Amino acid sequence: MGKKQLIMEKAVELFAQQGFELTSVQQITEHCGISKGAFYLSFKSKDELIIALIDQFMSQMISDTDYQVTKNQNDEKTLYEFYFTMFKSSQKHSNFAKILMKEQSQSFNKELVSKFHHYDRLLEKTILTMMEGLFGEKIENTKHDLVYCIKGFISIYSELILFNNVPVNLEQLAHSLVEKTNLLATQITTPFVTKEIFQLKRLSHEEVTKDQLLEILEQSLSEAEELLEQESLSLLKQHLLEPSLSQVLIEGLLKNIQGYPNCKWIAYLLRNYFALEFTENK
Amino acid sequence: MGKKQLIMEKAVELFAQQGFELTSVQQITEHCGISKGAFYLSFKSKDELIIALIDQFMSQMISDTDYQVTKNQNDEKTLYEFYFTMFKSSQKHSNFAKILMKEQSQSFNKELVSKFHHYDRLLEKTILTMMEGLFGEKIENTKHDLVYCIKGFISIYSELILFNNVPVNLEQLAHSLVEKTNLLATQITTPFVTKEIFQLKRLSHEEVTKDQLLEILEQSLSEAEELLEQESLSLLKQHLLEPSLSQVLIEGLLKNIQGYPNCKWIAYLLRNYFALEFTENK
DNA sequence: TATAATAATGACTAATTAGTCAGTTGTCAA
DNA sequence: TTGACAACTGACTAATTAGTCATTATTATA
Repeated sequence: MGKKQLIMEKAVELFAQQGFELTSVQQITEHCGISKGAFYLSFKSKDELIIALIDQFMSQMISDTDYQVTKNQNDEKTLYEFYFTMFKSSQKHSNFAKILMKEQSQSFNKELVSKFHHYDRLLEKTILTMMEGLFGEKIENTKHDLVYCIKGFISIYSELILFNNVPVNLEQLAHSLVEKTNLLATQITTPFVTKEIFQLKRLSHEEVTKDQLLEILEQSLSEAEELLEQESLSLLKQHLLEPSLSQVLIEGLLKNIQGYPNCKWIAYLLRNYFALEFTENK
Repeated sequence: MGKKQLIMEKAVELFAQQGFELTSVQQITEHCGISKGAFYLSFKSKDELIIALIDQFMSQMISDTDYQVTKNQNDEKTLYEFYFTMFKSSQKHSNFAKILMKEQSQSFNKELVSKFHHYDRLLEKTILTMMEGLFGEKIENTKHDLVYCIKGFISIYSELILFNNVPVNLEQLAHSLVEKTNLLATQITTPFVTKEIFQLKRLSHEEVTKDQLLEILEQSLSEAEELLEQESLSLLKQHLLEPSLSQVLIEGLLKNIQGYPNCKWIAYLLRNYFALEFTENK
């Protein structure tokens, strides 16, 4: 076994027990029976190690699950396989899964946070595609909300089986969640997470690019029905392409459009975007 | 405002941003505009501060929620009030709620962990009582599972509103969750979390006392139908009261009973209990 | 104003940390 | 046997940490 692999395996054990911050490189090297110098031959830093761990395990977990979902042809077994594979995978890599639960929202290393969000987005995509395949048009308005319910189930039941010495029947767990998911998918009428919130959440973690904003603005513009709405959007578009208006005027334009339902989102995004620029220019 | 209160308020801000471990006492005192010594006049240690924070906020959140639930007379508004109060409370104390999400499963200070579990148990109790009041006998077999679904909802939607700059309509969120909860409560047929798992999970975090074991053992004994089952349980009870049998004999007795459905749990608990004793006596 | 009591300070200790690097060891081929 | 190269070591640095304590400042009381 390579040194790198040895370090990763031993480190996972310690991180699962004590967490990333509270585990020192010293401890890791002692646990491996190697010297401190040897560690730094394999990894440039402690951060590089945790990043490597996340990439190794997450890509495997996601691809395992995604494979199960895409190979199934949207029959009644798909949901079951999804849940079963998910929990089986987190049971197999239980130490890593523990790290994931512990560090997911706690880490403050920028690269780490973006890694987590990257894989979280992949998982959301898998779930969304699966649900679309299974229920089609019927869940058009509820599918994003359903993704959150499913994530909630996964999170709370994972915690239960990972951190409590409870003997678990994964088949039963998967069956139980399939029933719940079917119930919710076929009968929910008032979703909370809308398409807008879903996409907004995905954007709020990365820098929203000017191009993305323009795209969304164009869309709102094409849907605009009233003149005030159209002209305000048009002016905002010009200002986005080539800043020319004062902070106060922008604020007014945003107020103009934020009353229209189809402009709520772009108004919100633009306000964030310009506010950011403003403070940066100070 | 007292020094203690000042420190707590400022510390919450920093902990929410950076986490407990990554925030130094130095940083806290600078943020307060006081000296390091002054900090230690109010708190014996950094740990004492976080414990005080948890007690202050958690007791308030739990009692807010519990009050809403118990004052309502199990009408259709109860569930709505529960969810609304819950999210309102976590929005009001958003910095603390963030700390809670970040540190809950990550902390390794023993006292902290037991604090978290204490309040988690209180919340579970509130939810369980509420659901029993609302749905009564109909959810006898599913109620513990429902508690987990509800906790899952709370956890995932809290994360959404706390860590993403998404404008949120709490009324809508509460309504949406009421619908989901009603659906699940009235239609679930295959729960995963049984009464046993629920209680077992609650026990696994505290030291299981001999008295608790005896109580459960008595119950199993009273339900025992076959002779082998009865005698094995009886012998185990004697050994529990006054150890006399060897490790091997105990193992055999446990094997005798673990086949019976009503003994699965006590067998599991006893195995843990005796295994623990054994290793401790070495 | 003088005295006592309390509050607050910040330089200090001792411990721990991530990361470095001059030097040692092991392993091959010539 | 020699030399060259890579793998490895662990004492070291510089920074940071929680917590202490002799000293100083503030306030209340007589």
